[in-house]
Amino acid sequence: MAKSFSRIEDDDDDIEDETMNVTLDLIKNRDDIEKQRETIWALHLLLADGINIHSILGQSKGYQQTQHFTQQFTILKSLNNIQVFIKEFEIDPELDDQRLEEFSKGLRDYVFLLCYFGKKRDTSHRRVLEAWIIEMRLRYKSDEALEENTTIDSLMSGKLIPSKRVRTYFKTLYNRTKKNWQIQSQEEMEKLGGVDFIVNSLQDEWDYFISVIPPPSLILAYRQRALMPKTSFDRIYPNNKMINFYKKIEPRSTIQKPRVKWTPEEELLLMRGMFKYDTQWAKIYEVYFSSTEFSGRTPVNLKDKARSAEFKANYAEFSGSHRKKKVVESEDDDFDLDGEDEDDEEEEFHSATENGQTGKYTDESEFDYSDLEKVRRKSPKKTTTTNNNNNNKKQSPSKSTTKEKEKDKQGKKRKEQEDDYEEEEEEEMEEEEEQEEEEEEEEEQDDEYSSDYSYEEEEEEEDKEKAKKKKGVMAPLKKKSVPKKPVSKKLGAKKSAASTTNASSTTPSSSSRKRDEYIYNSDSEDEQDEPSTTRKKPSPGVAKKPSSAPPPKAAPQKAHKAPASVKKSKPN
DNA sequence: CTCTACCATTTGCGACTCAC
DNA sequence: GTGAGTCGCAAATGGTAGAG
Repeated sequence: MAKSFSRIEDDDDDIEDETMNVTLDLIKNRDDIEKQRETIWALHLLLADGINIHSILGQSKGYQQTQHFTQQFTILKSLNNIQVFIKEFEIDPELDDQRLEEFSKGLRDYVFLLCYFGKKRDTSHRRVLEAWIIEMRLRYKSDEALEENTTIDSLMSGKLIPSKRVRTYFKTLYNRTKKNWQIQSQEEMEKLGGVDFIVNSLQDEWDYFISVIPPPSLILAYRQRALMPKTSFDRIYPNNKMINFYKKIEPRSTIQKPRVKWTPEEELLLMRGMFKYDTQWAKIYEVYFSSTEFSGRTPVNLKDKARSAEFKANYAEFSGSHRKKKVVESEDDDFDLDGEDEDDEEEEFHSATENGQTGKYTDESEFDYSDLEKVRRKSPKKTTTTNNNNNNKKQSPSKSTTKEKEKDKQGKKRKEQEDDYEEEEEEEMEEEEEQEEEEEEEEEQDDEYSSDYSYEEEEEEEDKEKAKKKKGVMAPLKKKSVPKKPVSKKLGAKKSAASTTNASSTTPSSSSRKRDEYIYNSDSEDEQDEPSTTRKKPSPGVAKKPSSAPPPKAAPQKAHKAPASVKKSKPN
């Protein structure tokens, strides 16, 4: 995804500079670059005419659509520099294009840099990489025009760990890109200034990067919302007049359809559907809601309803532990550093559903209204208006829980709930086991690999006995007795965690808010030392070396990072 | 003000095509 | 066969606004 400038001819030469259009197009392949460079020259002419860059860019749709404001900044800066250069040295672009070319290198590099990315999917990942590339260039190319602390780090100081999948994909993208770069001549490579860092960067550096770079969601947030205090933006770009970093929030364009409350019947069906099809909303819809009776609902509605944390959590807790586990998984995702065992866990989850129902029901049809009531009762009702005759909508405790996380209360509630369901003896058993699991799990966390389970499970008992006979010391074997209740248990164990997690981050809005908070808090917490060093130290240390030589920066950062990554990869 | 149904946008993933 | 680039669809996520 590269940008270039092309001039859109106006009818006459009566080109009122102020209304000139400049578009930013995507470069789809390498061949286009030359063509785009030509357009850059055309742009030079405009610049030489003293055209108002701000007014040009301000009207450029492509420019406005440029996803990341650092890109905008880069473009703007390049243009500015060129214009100043032209002006200062009284260059005639048509006669002295050698010098001009030299000076506009930055702009072309920028164009060049981005040309290797496809334009369709996975834009956010690409965006992350782009941001990183730009940062690297800024950092290692010693650009005096920038404030000392003008780095991606300083702009997006949040530290949030992308999910494993994102990272994996991201790494793939990176490698692919790197490969492409390597194909280029050394000359070209040098032109890129700073990119050599990417090409030559060490694994550790890469690991550091992917662990610190803000995930797509954060970047998205920056783009969509003014999460970053405006003041800091102003501080960084004090003279900015044009870059509108804050997206204007447009009012909803469509008329909202009338709100339809969920009836108990619908909730019950949804519950059944979730039991049977989990989060396959389309399937659930097809099976349970496609009849005319519920024609008002859509798969998206089902999903939204199910997203209601209480519904999900309670359902999960009530029907089977594995559900809950999934909920937890997704929530932890962002903060899960290692992510190494994610897949395994997923497998566990699936096998749990497939093999033996870990829940209390083996058939979704076993749900009935009483169950629904139970599910509802599970969530503490907020003393609400008494008019809730038919739908005692589980008033979400989100408020109180989110804010205060009253664990005590929850504990009480749990007890009450347990009382309620004492009839079902199994549950108690399960819970006991779960507790055991919880304890054991902590010990085990390192080596919880589902792959082992199947074997161990079968042989375990025998081994145990043998082991005991031979060496009671065999600690490892003892531990293995834990995985005994492998799949379902483990999942179950997470149940409790899930309930707390869910309770605390229930309402979508609140959860998102929380997330944001976390992002910024994290910066101030553990990130503080890191970035602070990173920002203040490295960039100076590095920036001071105009050389494009691979960064010394990695060292300090690595120091921080290494332990973390090591910690995570340890399990092997 | 809170809850939550509804809306908008992004992300994940499998399927497909095409070039090598 | 393999890898890259696309695309379609469904799920996930972030956000808005009506109702009480």
